Amino acid sequence: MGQGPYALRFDPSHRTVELQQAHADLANGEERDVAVAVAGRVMTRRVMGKLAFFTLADETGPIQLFIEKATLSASMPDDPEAFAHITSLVDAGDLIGVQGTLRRTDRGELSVKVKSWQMLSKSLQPLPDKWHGLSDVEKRYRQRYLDLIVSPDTRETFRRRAVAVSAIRRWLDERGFLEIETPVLQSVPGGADARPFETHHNALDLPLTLRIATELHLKRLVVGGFERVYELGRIFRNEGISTRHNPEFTSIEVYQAYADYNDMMDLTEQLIAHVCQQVCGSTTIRYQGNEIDLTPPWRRVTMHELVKEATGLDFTAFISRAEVAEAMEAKGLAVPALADSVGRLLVEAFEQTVEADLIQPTFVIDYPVENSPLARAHRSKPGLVERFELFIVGRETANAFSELIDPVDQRQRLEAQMARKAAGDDEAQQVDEDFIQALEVGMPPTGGLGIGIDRLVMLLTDSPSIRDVIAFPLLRPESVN
RNA sequence: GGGUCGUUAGCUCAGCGGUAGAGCACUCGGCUUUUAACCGAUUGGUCCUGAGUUCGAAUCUCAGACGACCCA
Repeated sequence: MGQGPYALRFDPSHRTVELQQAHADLANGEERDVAVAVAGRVMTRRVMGKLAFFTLADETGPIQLFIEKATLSASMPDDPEAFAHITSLVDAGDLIGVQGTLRRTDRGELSVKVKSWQMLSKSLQPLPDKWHGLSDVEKRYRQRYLDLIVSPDTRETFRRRAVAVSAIRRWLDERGFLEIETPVLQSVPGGADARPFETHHNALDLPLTLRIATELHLKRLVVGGFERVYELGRIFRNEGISTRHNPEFTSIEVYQAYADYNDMMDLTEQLIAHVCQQVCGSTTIRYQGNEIDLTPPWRRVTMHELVKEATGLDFTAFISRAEVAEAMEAKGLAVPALADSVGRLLVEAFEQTVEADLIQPTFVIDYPVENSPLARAHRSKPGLVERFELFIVGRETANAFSELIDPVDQRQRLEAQMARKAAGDDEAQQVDEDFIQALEVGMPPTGGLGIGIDRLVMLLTDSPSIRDVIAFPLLRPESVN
């Protein structure tokens, strides 16, 4: 053949889906004398004497190769054994390129009638079972490349993820938002209740952590005069792994000056409905058997109302933690020691009785101040803050505030967090002096929003686990032996 | 952290105390309309690891590793 098994390049004239669409009118048994060149991976081979059928798949899908010994001998005079070579040297899994014309077989399969072929890259590993595919879930994650080769659904999931991320950025860019990148390496992790990954900078001999949120830096940018900013990027939290959690995940945070959390609810439902329309072609989708209607507007309801609906307990009537604890225990609810106030127990009651049942998109609004150290005090409800979380299919999907811009209040809130940290809550936040100083310079009233991109993509791709939407999820390394 | 299930050929799996199996893939032979091609032949194993019970363990017991799911 005179060529190695790893070619330098190839010029495809078409992607397979283009041929399938452009020649849908070709009748069974008919040929069309157009020169085409396609490249891809050999998925199946059926060799019968002097005729062979291969299935070749490129990124867009499969097309059949119609390979006749007589045709190849005539069109590749330099290689009289061309047919023997393609049928004996090419295995399923190999990447090849072919040139030829089109023919629809008697059985109706559009095929490239092969006139010449080149090996582009030899596969030394066998493909997974062509009928069962990769059903070993662990192998799907560890060897995602194999999963992508054999599972069209997996390819579609990551295609949709790319479309979703692109649509989000475009939607925001068109509305005057700027994406500005903020540090991943931070000396004071802030903006969320979470444990960070710790690392170290050698030259400065400086302990650093990976960011657990982008919030405090984006707010500094708002102080600096950028009125609409966002960042879509990777966040790291040193926490457990589950179908809803991966230690590194993707979020977007959006800040809009002169707006409040009501504006952010409008923005959230418009943005997500738009992305859903772009990715799924509709704002009504199915997720794990449930029909989800993302058509705005979405239900907006206070946490107090939801807990009252679910438990009959009216938390606005409670004064002491002791009476709440007694009432919750009477309802069979757990009362954790760390939940040391009426407000924290409200959140506990919400998580235990309401959260999982919020299937349709629901803005849960007006949270207790104790759990929300970065949100502004509610304009009319003492003890609460102007915050919402968006729940879809029982999962927290977004979180937003009217941002706290009063530096004195902010310092007190973060100091209260530090006290909790000292008391053993290792997810409590800490005071970031530089951030406080930025607030002292004066931050405009601002609405802020965070959306979990992975959970949103799970919804848009009907994926049950976050690992299905992260190309390479964190797994324990395979045993050292 | 707790519970349930799983780990056997490259892939998908069966076998559940008595010689390690099937289909696909690979290799070889045959075949000009197949598409899970077909027909024939060959090849392929640390039955996750370790200990125990037993005349005998892939199979039973215990411990561990890894994974999936559920719960906290």
